[in-house]
Amino acid sequence: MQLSTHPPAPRHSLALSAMVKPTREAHMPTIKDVAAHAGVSASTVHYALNGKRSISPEVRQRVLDAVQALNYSASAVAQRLREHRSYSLGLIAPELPASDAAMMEILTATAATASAADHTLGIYLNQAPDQILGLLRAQHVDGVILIETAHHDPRIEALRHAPHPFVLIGQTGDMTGLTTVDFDFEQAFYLAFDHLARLGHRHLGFIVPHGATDDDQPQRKENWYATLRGYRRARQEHDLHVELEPAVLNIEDGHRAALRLTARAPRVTGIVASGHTQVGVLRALYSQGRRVPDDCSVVGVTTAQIAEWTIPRLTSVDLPLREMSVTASELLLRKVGGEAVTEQVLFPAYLIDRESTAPPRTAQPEST
Amino acid sequence: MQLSTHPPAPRHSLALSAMVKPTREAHMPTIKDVAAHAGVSASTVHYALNGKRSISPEVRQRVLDAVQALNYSASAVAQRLREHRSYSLGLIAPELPASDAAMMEILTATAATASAADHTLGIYLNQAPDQILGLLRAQHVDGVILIETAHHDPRIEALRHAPHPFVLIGQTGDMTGLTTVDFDFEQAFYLAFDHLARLGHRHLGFIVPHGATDDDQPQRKENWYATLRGYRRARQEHDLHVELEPAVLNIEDGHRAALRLTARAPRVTGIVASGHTQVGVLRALYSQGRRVPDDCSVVGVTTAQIAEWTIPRLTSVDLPLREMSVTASELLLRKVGGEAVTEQVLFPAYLIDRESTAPPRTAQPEST
DNA sequence: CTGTTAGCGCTTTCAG
DNA sequence: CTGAAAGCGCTAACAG
Repeated sequence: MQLSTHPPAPRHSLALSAMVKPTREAHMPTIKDVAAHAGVSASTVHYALNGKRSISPEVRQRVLDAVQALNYSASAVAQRLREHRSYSLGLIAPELPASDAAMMEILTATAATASAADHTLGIYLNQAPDQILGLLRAQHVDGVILIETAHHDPRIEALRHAPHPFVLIGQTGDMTGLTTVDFDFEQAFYLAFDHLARLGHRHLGFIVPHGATDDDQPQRKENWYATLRGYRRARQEHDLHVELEPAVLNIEDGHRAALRLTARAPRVTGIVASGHTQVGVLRALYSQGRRVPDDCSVVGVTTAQIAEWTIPRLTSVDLPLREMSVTASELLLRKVGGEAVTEQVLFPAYLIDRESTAPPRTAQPEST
Repeated sequence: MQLSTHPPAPRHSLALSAMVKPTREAHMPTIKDVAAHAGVSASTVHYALNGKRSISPEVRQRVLDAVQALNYSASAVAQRLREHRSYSLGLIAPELPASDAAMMEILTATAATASAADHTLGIYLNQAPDQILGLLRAQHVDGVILIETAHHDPRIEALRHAPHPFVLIGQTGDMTGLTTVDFDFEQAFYLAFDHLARLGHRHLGFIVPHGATDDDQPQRKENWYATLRGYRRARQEHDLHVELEPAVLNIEDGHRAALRLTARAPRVTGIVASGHTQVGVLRALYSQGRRVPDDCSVVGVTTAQIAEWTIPRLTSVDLPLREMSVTASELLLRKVGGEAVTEQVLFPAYLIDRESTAPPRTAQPEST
């Protein structure tokens, strides 16, 4: 699976790889070792360390000294066995995340939230539904967060009737009984088109997720439905002419789609694009010598991070991925804690006006 | 810690959060349950499931059926207790990774490698040295990979004399006895300057990591030394005039640094930049109306992914982060497996000629 | 070919 | 205030 960016990488190895005998670990000190060292019983050590019953200050000090001396730390594994919990959460992600920046926001926010609640975050890429179930059943993790969910998602169907806690970032076809955190994509796309319409644009282009308009697409993302609803609502309300151009949501395909779009529909004065496609759109316009926003406006639906990177900075409906991830993690933590949570949280959309939109040219010359 | 991208996010919650009594988990089936169901002993179940001794086909089938019926999966926690291993690795990263794209490459490659060896990857952000030791001592993880290492790195010093396996992606001041995987930054920066020199450039700009030239900087990254060596070697060899401009390695600071540089040294016809700063450099040149590479060449030292994104695509020395991460994970897996590995791997640098470099307007190429 | 048993390190009754 | 002992679920050594 390891992709190569280079010729076969003849790594220069200053190899000292001493192939010594498999060292059997000098084993870690246990609670018994501490007890022996302090001249008390194991349970006394235990209670001294987490004060669930009173200990004479003198004994307590001896225990603490022994802990210090032996560098003792209670084995998390043994604790977990006893408590029937692994104190870890799983983040289930596709092997190739749609966007690095988005994935990183989700990841760091989730890891920080889990960590603050003394849980470990494990990441699992590209797991089949029964592998996910296996993770849960073997108590590798107490619960999972699923991202990039589809309308018909076999992972969700596998989990739906199992007794394990999980939460979705995203939505799916049948939401009954699920705990989900999502973003109001309908409003997001409505706002994107609405913004351009209010600036006076009438002929727009829309880089639409590939497969979104294809009813037979089984794998399609649930949010694509909302995407289309938002776009249609704005189109109708403002009487817009919109040219659709499908693209996989990455830079390269956004680039190609924008080239097709501008070739086919030269009257377009504004483009709406999401994911990472905006970067491709901007590149296409640049290569044609069209300035943004003077010759063409662009609106994105993407993370603030991406929007701030581009030249010019992108007017966009920013995805609040950190907040969504924190919320999802907190919900999951409550569920693994035994609480019966069934909450469906929807984060609202706001448009952030940056540098990539302007009113269309008043007179549209035929030639450039 | 949760950063806000939006106004206070009044999330619309279709709340059904039934605050029911903390449900005590209907406990998972154990090996005993399976044994009872199949009418055999626990050890028979165990051996039937991992064939370490022969079982009559008839009994074996009964066991398999029972497993099926009860949906049994051996508890990873109990196994781990017995084997004194957690079968998980930790990736220790700074809270704010220097680059999303780079971090994602490291992360996905590491997770995939760990996963292929039946290990879990836990990610730990922003851990203090003794927290890392705690992780290891409590057997949350069997070993760790450290990234973004510094010349004087307290994390490394803490681990150096502890008995726990770890590997570095990067280097540090005292490398004796450590297992490390790194990239030849000296050669990388040499090649970047060398490339521009051979194209005929004489006046160059260098967006240098902030703190790299400051001898008192305690936190400085080890690779900055190599960076400076490579740059100096090229400067001397080709008799270059180089203007240094320090920047934190992100887009915004790269942008500011490039503006300062071009204001101060208008004769510069080529710029070398690393991390994410190139994106800022390109933005600065764009805003000044200078075309790349016609008016100014730019060379990066960055991941292929970033280099392919920019407009124009960036000539760069690409960091082979996937391969480095796979190598680091494999070394760590060998170490946690008990092997006495002390290997220091250095990946070589190659320049990839994309679209952002050309000979300067005035001069002709150097003859070498 | 199969069953019994001890024990991993910790927590928590139950006794004193 | 402290100790002894049982048991979480699994594995492997030790009987048959």
